[in-house]
Amino acid sequence: MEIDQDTRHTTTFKRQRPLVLEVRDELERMILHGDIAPGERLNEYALAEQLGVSRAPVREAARSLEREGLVTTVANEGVYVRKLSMTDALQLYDLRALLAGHLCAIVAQSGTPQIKAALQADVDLMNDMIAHNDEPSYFEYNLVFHDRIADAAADDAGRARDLYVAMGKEVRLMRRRALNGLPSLTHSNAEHGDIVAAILAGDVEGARKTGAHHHENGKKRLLDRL
Amino acid sequence: MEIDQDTRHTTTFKRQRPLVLEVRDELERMILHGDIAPGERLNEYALAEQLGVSRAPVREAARSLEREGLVTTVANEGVYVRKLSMTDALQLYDLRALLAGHLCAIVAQSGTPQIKAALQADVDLMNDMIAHNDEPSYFEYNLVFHDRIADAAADDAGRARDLYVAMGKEVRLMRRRALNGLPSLTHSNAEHGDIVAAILAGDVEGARKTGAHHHENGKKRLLDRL
DNA sequence: CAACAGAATATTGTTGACAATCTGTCCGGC
DNA sequence: GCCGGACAGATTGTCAACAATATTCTGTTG
Repeated sequence: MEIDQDTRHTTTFKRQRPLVLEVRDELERMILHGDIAPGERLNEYALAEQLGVSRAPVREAARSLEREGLVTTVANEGVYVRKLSMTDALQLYDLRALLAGHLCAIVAQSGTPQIKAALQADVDLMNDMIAHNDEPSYFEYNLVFHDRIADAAADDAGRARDLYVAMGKEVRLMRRRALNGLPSLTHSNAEHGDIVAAILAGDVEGARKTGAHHHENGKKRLLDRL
Repeated sequence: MEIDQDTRHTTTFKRQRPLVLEVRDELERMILHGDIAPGERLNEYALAEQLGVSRAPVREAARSLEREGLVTTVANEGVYVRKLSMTDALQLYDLRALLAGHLCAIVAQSGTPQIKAALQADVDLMNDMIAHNDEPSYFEYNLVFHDRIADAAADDAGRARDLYVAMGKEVRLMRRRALNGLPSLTHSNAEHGDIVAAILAGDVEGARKTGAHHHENGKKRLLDRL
């Protein structure tokens, strides 16, 4: 098969991996990358031909994407890239903030010293990046930081972590349209520091609160644009 | 088509409804009813023949069920009815409690007077049922009560509501194995009263706390059985 | 008798074709 | 000129057959 000449993954074959997974990943990439705009319909036949497979894997992949909230299906009509309404987006931020708080609380309660040290190191490193005005690195490392928290909580809240990650993708459906104002890096990392401080102190409710609050900033920036 | 002679639904046909939805509902019923035990594999061919359809709708329905967490898929091997480990179940209870608290908080914040009155009436009615030792009615109406809260919050947290409901189904995967000890009806409804009191008072955090706490009882009863 | 190799079987993965349904357009009547 | 129905094209829904993979059984060998 040939997923896409330009962007094919490193592991081109390896039949072990079912086609549907390849297709799923590729569709997800196309959606998140904006190749298929929100509200647009996914034409099974066209996609199947484009990807060089039959329609069945495409259909299955689409159903799989529905699980992540990236598409919605209408009977006898097709599947559409999910178009987040403003209310949907706001609710999504709320829910994601809730989950983030949950994850932070769990890490505060049962995180290993190794994890805690790593989190502190992350914050320090990001402070350095800010000092050097290295915005790109900061944004990239910001993801590492939040992933580390999520992964650290995975043992005690794997499902919550999965939801948190999936909703992160959903949020990206929104990003292009109303390009969010950039947060103040200093302020952002100060909040990271608050979260880590609470986690290090084993302050469960404090970690929940700061973790949730940090994620509510995206919502605030969205609201400011109305 | 003929889903199942004994249990077919009222609307036997009506081609508007895609076959996959019928199959999905039937599979869900079979799983929740215990016709297919947790850990058991869903044989596409056998199910297709049993339901009188081809394998394609069965496959799609199975993938759809994966979204709700009722089954898990293994490549080249098949889909299995999800078998909740003890840790999975405990995590599920935690997460569901978190969501329940969220929903209660939202109702406390923006519930209409009509909703609030209905909730109070529900609690009073359940008290009557307890007074008459009518356990079956209580358990049934208990669901109505919680659904009412979830639905009341749907406008402001539709996604959270959907997750809450879906996780309710997942919990049922567990019920048969370690049949939970029954809660004290009086104690249970007292907690309902606490939730409603907080909601009526517009006490957002109180509603969150009591709502979450009420849902943590299931987890406690599960832990007591270890 | 245990362990391994290989065949036989069962089951999922994938495909292309056909049926059902929806969407948009064109034509005729009012 | 506008509305409604019928027709045509496009698209999804379903199916049965074929291919690839996993599992089970069996016979042989050490």
